[in-house]
Amino acid sequence: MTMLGKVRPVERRSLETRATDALREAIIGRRYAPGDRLTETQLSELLGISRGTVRSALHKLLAEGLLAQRPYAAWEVVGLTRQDAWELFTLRSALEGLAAELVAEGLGDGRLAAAGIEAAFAALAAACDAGDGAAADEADFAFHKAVVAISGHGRLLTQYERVEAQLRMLIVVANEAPRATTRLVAEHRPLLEVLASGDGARAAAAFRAHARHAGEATLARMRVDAAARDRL
Amino acid sequence: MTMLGKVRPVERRSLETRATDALREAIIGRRYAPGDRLTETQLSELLGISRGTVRSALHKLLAEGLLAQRPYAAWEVVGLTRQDAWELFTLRSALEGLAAELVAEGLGDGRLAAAGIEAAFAALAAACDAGDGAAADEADFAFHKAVVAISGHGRLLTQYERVEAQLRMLIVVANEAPRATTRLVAEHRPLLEVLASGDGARAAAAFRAHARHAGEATLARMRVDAAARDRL
DNA sequence: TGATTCCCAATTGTTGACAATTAAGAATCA
DNA sequence: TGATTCTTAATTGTCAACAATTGGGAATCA
Repeated sequence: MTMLGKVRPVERRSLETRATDALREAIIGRRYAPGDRLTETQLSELLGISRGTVRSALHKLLAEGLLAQRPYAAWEVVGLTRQDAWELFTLRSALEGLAAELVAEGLGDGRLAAAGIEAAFAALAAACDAGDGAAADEADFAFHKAVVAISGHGRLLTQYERVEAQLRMLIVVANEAPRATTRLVAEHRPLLEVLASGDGARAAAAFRAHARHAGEATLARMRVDAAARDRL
Repeated sequence: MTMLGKVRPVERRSLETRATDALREAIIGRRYAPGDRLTETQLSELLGISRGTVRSALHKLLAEGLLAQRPYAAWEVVGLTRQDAWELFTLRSALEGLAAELVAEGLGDGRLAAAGIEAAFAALAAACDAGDGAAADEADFAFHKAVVAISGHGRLLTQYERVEAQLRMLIVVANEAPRATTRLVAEHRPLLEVLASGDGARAAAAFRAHARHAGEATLARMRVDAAARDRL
């Protein structure tokens, strides 16, 4: 008699880990807005765990750059300025450049790597064809992350995920308009090709340029939005 | 009557912050070796603070990549493999490339930036002239960090500091031989010049190449050391 | 009335006790 | 004897109480 499939593994992650994930998801999912204040007591009641455990989770999110701490006063969701946006886009550009270089040079299991990334690109194209802006944005994130993940560089992935989490907050702050989906595909297809070319330097340059371009577009939009607000 | 200078500000950092710094310094300073096990109770007695506060500090160092955690079993100082070394050097290359690009393009207060970096280079040259290998290594770290710090990119500096901390552990693991000090200066002078040239792309390429070169040298040394150990 | 001091509620910082888990050795059983 | 199951000491995970700090409003005073 085999037991395989009869039971599921129980949830082994610590309460702290689960609390961290729940809070991160809530912040990135905009259920808390930038500037919102989080109190340890309130969260401990909400999550049904002790204050100490909540506190530990908050510290983790502080390290991830999603929260700010004012000693003895408050935890609050970070509000991202244009300087922050600039930092995030330039940093993403550098990290993705490295990832692309590594993948192009075949350090990520060669053909297998290409297959995974091609799947991500296909998902992006499908979302664009369907005209689903939200799904396309999500597939956009997924495509870039897939490249980083397949690079086989653990620390790169960790740092990239940190940047990505903050970028997700930013994109909504900037109130991104649904982009022309055809352009989204057109901008990504060359990236796929340059990865397959095996030319690391060229791949790095292409990804850096792509990220910088996307960043400048969002920054411009933020400036327009800010100007509109000032005019109110 | 002025009170200026009569009293010093009291130490305002929390116990947790001070404990974190003390532990980080002890780990980077090799007072704990890679693989060493740290227990919360022992540290709380040593530091004279409660276990909860120690625990908080340990979590911070976990996020910084200096410690590893085995749930319910142990905290231990990370042991860096050659894969880790490769990750650290490639990551440093990407981060410094971005920093150099920003500095060269004058986003770091223009002339003032150059002044600060020139001072760091002068300190490096002085240490090399004096034939002080340890001081030269320290000045080497300081030079590169100065470039990052002056780039005006907060997140870049944070991530770079995380890489640097782990690199410091690695360098000692690799048991780095005192390099020819003249070569150290010769390798850095061009970096200084390319920063002053104002050509961001060229500066980025030069710093990336420099970091990659230094990384490959250390990796080669690690392979030699490992082979020597196997032969015992 | 204007500035200063005092007080208090809210919140985070710190602590020690208790619970859960691990790992290794002793005891048990085929 | 070999594998399996208990036992137990050590260690981390979680909790609730207490201390320290902050910010703002009330009370005080010139």
